[in-house]
Amino acid sequence: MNVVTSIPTDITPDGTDYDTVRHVIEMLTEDYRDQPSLETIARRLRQSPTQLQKVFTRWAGLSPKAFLQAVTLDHAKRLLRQEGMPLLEASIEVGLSGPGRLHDLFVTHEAMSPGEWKARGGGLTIRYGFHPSPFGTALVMVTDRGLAGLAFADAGEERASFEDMAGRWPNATYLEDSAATAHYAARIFNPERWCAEEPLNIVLIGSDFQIRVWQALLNIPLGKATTYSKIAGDIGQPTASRAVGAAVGRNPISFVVPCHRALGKGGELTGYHWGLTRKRAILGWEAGKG
DNA sequence: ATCGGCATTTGTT
DNA sequence: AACAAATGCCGAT
Repeated sequence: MNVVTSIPTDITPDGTDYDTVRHVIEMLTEDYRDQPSLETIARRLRQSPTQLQKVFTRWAGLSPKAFLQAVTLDHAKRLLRQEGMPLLEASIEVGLSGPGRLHDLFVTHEAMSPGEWKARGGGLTIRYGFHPSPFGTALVMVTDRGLAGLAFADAGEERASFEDMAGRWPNATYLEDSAATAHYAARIFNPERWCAEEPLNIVLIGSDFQIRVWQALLNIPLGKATTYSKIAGDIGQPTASRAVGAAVGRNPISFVVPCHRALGKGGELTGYHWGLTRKRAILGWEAGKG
């Protein structure tokens, strides 16, 4: 399997900014006890505070101060507090495909059970490509029906990321084709290109349970969050919160299916398949878009 | 730190 | 194919 190693860096300036942001988040959460000041952090990164300031505002649309505030537990709790409508309408049936106002990046989704996938999947081709994103390198996977996978990788981890994704659909044929995936990446990570007129087509491939959970995630608007237990309740299995967590963790189209907006009941960021730091980064970034 | 709960996966017969 | 065991972005004690 050929995994490209050269990733273009000139599509979006955010691509390189993320590296800085990631380090800041890591420092902040690792030494949260002694609350390192912005100056301390800047010094440790061998950058001037002004430079850091610039990177943040460019990356998040948020001052460092506002950004820092956005990745705290407090903020997470605030996201949870806003009571929303149920995440899943009772009328939505498993496997039903349809349009909808899902996410703020509008998407239409099509669900495919493993059975359908198998029937069709043996001969199906998945085209993939690596692209810079505000959250590190993104691995985009598409079928002729639409976006099927979105993963992340820190520098040097592209291969592992690819294996992780490819392992989910072992029977597919994989073709490196970043020309085919580039416009997906460009659109997904640019809020200015999110519009209802041309929703993004995505293909959800998973068990009934997983698809119900992922549909619930799609209904969480930008700037809000929910909990695993609430999702469990909304899909009619109030005691299955842990199973919900597992399903959320298997979400193949991260970011687009906003699994980062699922938090623990107390607002903790419990976990993220592509790393907790990234979950914080995405939530912080979104705080600047709301 | 532990344990109940539950979908899925992985390892055994 | 059936079953047991392990695992995971939970949640409560």
